Amino acid sequence: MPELPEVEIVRRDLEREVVGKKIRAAEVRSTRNAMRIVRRHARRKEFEEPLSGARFTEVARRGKYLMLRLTGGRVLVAHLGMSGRFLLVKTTADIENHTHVVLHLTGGLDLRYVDPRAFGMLFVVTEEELADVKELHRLGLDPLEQPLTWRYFSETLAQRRTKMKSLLMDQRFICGIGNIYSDEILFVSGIRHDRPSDTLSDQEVRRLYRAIQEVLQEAIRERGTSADDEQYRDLFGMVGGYQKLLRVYQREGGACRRCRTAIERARWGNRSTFFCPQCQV
DNA sequence: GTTTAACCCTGCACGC
DNA sequence: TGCGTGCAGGGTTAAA
Repeated sequence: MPELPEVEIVRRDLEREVVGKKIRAAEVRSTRNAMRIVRRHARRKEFEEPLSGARFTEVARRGKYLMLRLTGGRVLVAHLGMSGRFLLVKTTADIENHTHVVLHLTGGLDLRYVDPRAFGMLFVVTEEELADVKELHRLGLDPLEQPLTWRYFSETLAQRRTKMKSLLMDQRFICGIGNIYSDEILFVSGIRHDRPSDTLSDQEVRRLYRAIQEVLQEAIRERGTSADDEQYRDLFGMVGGYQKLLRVYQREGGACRRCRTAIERARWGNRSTFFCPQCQV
């Protein structure tokens, strides 16, 4: 599923490939879940009309949200959910299953939004309305865009006593980290998922702080993780390479890359967490 | 304040 | 082979 590194790769590719291009027509298709994807709009036209004729000017990201800026002061906001992806293909290419939205661009290209599980969301707002979008409003710092200050980071950890895994995945604290990268970051830091945040030593806080940057940057260099059944694909349909480097995620029973102990899996609710019982304390 | 569970959805693994 | 069932997961919200 796309987390910060995957969304950042899509952002960079979109920035390079679609900025300057014009949308000839926007189309919300009639798949079962198309209206669910554009659920903030009551009608198809509310989504389609402001996009038609506009030109992409910039592609920004905040956490797992993409903001595609357009001429005319419009912004197309996208969250890929679990299985959403943008696909840039020739207009003549076959429409793959679960393609809910198609932006027909000039130059014979389509920018398509495909999302089998339909947890993703697309909507269009004006630049002024963007400031009031509540989902964006409550996001915490983005570890790449607004590097975490040491003070904010360590104070928040000390003030709260929630389990570390929950805190790392709390988008109001830091945005962009999900299940895969929280497990990887905690392993690199040598911290267990269930440690209360206010029990970390200064040294552990420092390790965690560094690991967040390290892991996310490394994953971006490898073009993301394509680990699950609904594998992440980039704008051109290519898989990432970071799944080969995963240290703990989905490696239950495998040998820890550091100490050879078997990686364990724990659950809470219906989420899984993977960790090394030896290296993480 | 924190934790847990349910909801949305589809594809897949599994057992019969 | 084919069916039904359970599970996974991100974000949100309600309840504990």
